[in-house]
Amino acid sequence: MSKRPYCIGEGLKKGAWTTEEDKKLISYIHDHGEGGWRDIPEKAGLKRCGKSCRLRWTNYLKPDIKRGEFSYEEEQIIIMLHASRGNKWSVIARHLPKRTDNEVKNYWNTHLKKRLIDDGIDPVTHKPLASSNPNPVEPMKFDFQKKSNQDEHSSQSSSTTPASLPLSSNLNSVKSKISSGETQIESGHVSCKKRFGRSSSTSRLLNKVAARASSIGNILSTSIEGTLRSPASSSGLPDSFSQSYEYMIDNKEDLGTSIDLNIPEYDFPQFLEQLINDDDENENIVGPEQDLLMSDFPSTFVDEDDILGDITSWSTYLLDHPNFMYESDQDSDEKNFL
DNA sequence: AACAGTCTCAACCGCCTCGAG
DNA sequence: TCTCGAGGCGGTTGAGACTGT
Repeated sequence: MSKRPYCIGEGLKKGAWTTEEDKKLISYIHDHGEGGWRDIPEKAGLKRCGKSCRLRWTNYLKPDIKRGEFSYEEEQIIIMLHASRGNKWSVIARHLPKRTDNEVKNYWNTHLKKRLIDDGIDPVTHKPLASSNPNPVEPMKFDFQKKSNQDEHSSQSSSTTPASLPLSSNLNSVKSKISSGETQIESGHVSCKKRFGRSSSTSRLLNKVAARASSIGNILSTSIEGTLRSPASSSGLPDSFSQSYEYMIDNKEDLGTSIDLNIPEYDFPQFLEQLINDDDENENIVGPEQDLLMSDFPSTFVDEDDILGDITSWSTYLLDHPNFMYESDQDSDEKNFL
């Protein structure tokens, strides 16, 4: 073997990087490009291991890294993706242009996790905490605006307002199924233990749909009740996701400024229908007539790393099969979920 | 002003996967 | 086919900043 270890050596420096070291690393990568991290320290004149150089570059020095406060849209994306994917920081970071996995991870651990707990939501399962909410079906409120309000109105906290959004029966049935343990959420991953009496491929797809059902439940219950700002300014939000906002905004006045929306009734099927109608004008749409289960579903629609793009597809399925979560689990030996 | 407690986040640690040899 | 190192990733640490008393 000609390979040499790239992180072993005498007198390697650890700890915080100095400005001088940063300059050397930036200068070297500017001239020679990324890669070959094993050799970079020696060639750049740094007493660091290659791995340390790579981390310093990818997490801090890289020119296209966005730093500073996370926007509301970014926060919502993080929460939604965390609900469905768990601590997959690199996957989440891919949906947030110019954000690093390390930054997303830190932001989650220091800000979002605490706020979810404050609002009575388990940051691991994304379900209401049992101790704070005796009714597991009733969505808890996550107030996206609290952070900005805290400075100005520290004595006011809308999180004390009771959750006021009764979800439709369809969504409630899905959420209650999830809450009752028929789907199991482990370490933030939604893993549907309900076994469907179908072929392996369709079973996997159903479980994908189930996973998305839980995330849409979370995002809707939190987004509708929280304060949303116009999605038009958001960057990187897929169209279908933006449309869900637009629909809500079209139907609820002052959504962008109200904290407690107090929506008396929200018709989830109607929302999905609207979503589909909106999408009919676009390309690459799976219409209600298309059987998501039996077709060779294009892989682009079930890309696990692009779940936001799947909303149209699985919401269409939910509309057609509102009771899919109740389907028989007989005869299934399916073990490869998701 | 001094101290203690808390928070933040850059950096490190260690495990895993992939691919070169 | 096997070995092993590079690179990727998530978890954890700890120094410095911040806040409260």
